[in-house]
Amino acid sequence: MTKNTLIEYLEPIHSVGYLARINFRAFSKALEKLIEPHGVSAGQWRFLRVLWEHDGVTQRELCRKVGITEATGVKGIASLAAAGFVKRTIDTRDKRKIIITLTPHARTLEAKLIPMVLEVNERALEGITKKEADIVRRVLAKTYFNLTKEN
Amino acid sequence: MTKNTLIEYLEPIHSVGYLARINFRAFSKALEKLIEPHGVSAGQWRFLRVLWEHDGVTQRELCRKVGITEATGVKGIASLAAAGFVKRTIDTRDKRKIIITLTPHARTLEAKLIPMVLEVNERALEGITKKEADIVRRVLAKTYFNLTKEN
DNA sequence: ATGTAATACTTAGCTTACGAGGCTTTAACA
DNA sequence: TGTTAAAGCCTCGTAAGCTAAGTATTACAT
Repeated sequence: MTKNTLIEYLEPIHSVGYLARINFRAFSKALEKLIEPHGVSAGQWRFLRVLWEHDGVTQRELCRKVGITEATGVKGIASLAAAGFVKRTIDTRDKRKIIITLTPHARTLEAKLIPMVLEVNERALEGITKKEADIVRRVLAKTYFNLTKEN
Repeated sequence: MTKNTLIEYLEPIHSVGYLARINFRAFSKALEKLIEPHGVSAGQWRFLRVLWEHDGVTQRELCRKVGITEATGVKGIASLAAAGFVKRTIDTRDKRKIIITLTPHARTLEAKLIPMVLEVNERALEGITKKEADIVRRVLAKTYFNLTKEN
């Protein structure tokens, strides 16, 4: 099998969109290997990460912060609930809303799992300066904003 | 509904992995809108783009260049064949291999569709200098390489 | 106060992706 | 030569994502 080389990924065909796609999979897979022993999938991780910072948000707000549609969120949150990571409660003041709350068990996972994503990020950013990494984050925030605004 | 802001995407929770994920979707969706009228889906586009540069490669090599596994490639290439974009031919010298060749129609699409991806890229990179864009591509090539090497 | 619009979640059906494992063909080598 | 290993593609089951359309609740204008 032909080996992938770093040089190859600098060819013009590898646009930012393409690189975003293959990096998303690479990050997911790398993280998955570390967190799966704790019974957490990459999909679940994305929700947990938001909830550790913003526990008790509505389903819609959670989806927005995770960066997915509400339709996708339904399945993901159901899987979190089935795994015992969250509780879904209907808001008493507005019965349309569903409030997502972490279970004690899910809260204890934070201390274990956060170091893992830090490790993946460190490995990914090896050989890259802080300045460059900041540019990448700022540019990717801008490209996303540019592509999603006003439509 | 709360509006997303550019500032929001600069928060620490938005790691390169997260930004890669949401950008991948944003690029896909933006491109899809432009190419769908020509009967090409974003999934098919990814194969076509490689084939326009490397027509007549094996299925395995095509998958590698597209950045997906062979299992995923089987379905994607089947969909391309069903849509009349490619022809699959068993290699006469090595009957394990399947050679993927563009149909004349798919070849004519190149001139129409390439400007569309350029347009999406231009829109995405609005307000970003060439120098910054180069850094982003180089860093993302490196992070992918770092995450996928030696395993 | 009532009909309409907006909000919040859900369902159904499709796409793209993966891993594990299976089948056939070719290559390697004892 | 005959056995084993490797290469190349396929199937199956599952995950995660989307759009479009549906239900229930709340807000609002008249």
